[in-house]
Amino acid sequence: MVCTPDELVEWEDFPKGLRVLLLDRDVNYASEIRSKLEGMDYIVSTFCDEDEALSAAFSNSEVFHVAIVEVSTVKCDGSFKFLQMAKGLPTVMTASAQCLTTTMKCIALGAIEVLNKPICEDKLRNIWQHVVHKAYSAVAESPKQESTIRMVKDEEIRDKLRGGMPCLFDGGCNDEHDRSPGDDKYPAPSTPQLKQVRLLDDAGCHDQTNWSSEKDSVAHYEESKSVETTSCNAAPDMSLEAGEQMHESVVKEENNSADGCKSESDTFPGQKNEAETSSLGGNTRKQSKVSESPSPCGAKTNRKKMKVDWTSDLHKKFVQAVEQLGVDQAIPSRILELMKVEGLTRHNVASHLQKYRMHRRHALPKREERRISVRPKDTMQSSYYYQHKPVMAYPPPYHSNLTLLANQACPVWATPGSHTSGLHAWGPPYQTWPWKTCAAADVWGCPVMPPLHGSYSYYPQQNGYNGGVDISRNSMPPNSHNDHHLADEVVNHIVKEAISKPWLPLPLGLKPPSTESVLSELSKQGISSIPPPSQ
DNA sequence: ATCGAAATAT
DNA sequence: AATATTTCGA
Repeated sequence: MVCTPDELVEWEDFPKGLRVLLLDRDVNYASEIRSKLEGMDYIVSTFCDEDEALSAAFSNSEVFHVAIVEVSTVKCDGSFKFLQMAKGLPTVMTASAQCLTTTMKCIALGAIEVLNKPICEDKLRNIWQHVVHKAYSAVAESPKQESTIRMVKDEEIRDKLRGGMPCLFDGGCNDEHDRSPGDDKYPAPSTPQLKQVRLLDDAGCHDQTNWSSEKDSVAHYEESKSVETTSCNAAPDMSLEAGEQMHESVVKEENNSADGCKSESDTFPGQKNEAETSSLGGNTRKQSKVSESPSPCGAKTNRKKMKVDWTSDLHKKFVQAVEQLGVDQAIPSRILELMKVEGLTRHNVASHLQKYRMHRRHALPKREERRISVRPKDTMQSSYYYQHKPVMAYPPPYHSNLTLLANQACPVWATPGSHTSGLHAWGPPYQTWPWKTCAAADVWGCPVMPPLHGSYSYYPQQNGYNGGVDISRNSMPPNSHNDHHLADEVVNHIVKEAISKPWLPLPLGLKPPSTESVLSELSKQGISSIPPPSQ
C-alpha cells in the first residue's frame, strides 16, 4: 500500500489516479467528498462501515494509496479500529468536532493528519502528499543507525530546505501561509522520530541540539518535512534526487534510559553506530545525528564550523573518557579517541577540556575550604574518610564500567564535596550536566573526577595553590620527602577501610586504574621513584 | 602536529 | 555571563 519512491517517480501523472479510500458514515457527505476528489482525478471508493472498508483495504483486488476516515463522534471505535488495522495506509482522519483528545488519539494510532469537517478543498487536493511522505519516510526509516550526537550542517539543512523535496514540499509554493494550527502540520506517523532540529540560539533549546550551525536555515526544517496541505500547488514533480536527499538526511532518534551503563559501541569514523543515552535526573535526553552525507553540490562544504552543544550525555562521555585516562593523561586527542563520537573534533574536545579544568580549579578550592571549616580538626585520616563518604554511598550494585569508574576515580581525589554535594550531587551513577544546571560550582566534577593536582591537598602544594589550607600541617610534616610515606599511609587506610567494610565498593588502590591515578598524581608531586603502575 | 591558555565570538 | 571557537606560543 505504501508506494515506494521509485513507484512514485515512475508514476507519470501523479497524483492522478491515486486511489482513495473514503470511510464516512454520513453518506451524503461522503458522496460530496467523493465527487470533489474525483474532480481532482483521484479514484475514490466510499464506505460507510469500517469492516467493509477494512476488507477492501486488505483485499488484493483493490489498492489504496490513502484513506480518509471519519472519526465518528458516536462510534469512534470503528475509526480507531480502522486506523490500527490499516497501519500501512496513510490515513487522514476527519472529525466534525474539534477534540484534542480525539485528535491525539488518532495521531497516536497512526493517523497522518486529523482534519476538521468540512474539509477544505486544498487539503483534500493535497492528500497525495501524504502518500509521498509516507513513501519516503518508509525508505528513510529502513537504514537504522544509532547515534550519539546530532549534527546539522549548513549544507545539509540547506539541502533539506532547498533541494530536499523541491517541488513536493516546497514546490515553489509559499512555504507557510494560512496554516491553521494543529491542522496540517502533522508529520506522517511513520516518521514520528522526525527530529526537531533546532537552533542553538533558538529559545535556548540547548538540550535538544548537539550540533548546529549558524542560526539560519533549520528553523523550518520540520515543517518542510511535514506535508503541506494548505497552500496552492503545482502538479507534483518528482525527482529522484529529491528522494535521496530525503532519506540521506534521515534523522533517527533514540532514547534509552541506561542508568549508568556505558556505551561500548566501537564506532569508527565513518561508521554510524553509536548509542546510549541516559536519563539523568528526570531529564531524558534524546540524541541523534544526521547521517552525514557528502553534499553532492559539495563545492563550499563546511564553510562554517559546526557548533557542538555539549549536552549532558556528550559531557558524560567526555568525563568518562577523561576519567579513563586519568586527568593528567587526558589530552584532547586521547579523549577524542575514547569518546568515539563521530564528528567531534579535537578542537572541540580541547576547548571543552579547558573549560572543564577551569571549572574544576575554581570549584575545588571552595570545597576544600568548606570541608576544612566543617571539620577543622580533621586529621588526615578522618578527612580522608570523610572524603569517601560519597563513594561509599554508592549502592553496591554498580556494575561494569561504571563501577570501575566510580571506584577508580572516587577514592583519594574524590572531591570532598560538602555534606550536601556529597550524596546529592553524586547521586547515582552519573552527575547531571553540571555547568548549566548547577549554580554552585561545587558540584562541578565532584562525582568521579580526580581533581587536578593542586586541588587535593594532603600535602602542601608546591605550586602554592591549596586554597590557603594546609591540611598536612595537622598531620604531616610539610616536607615533600614525606610524601612517599604519606602515600603509604593513605593506601593503608584505604585498605583497612575496605577490609572492615567489605560490602562497600572497593576504594582506591585496590583496582589498577586507581593505582594508576594515584601514582600519576604522586609523580606529579615529584615522586618519580615509584614503579610505574601495572595495568 | 598537538597542547593549553588566552583572546574572541556568540 | 556563560560557553564555544579561534588564535597563538611552546
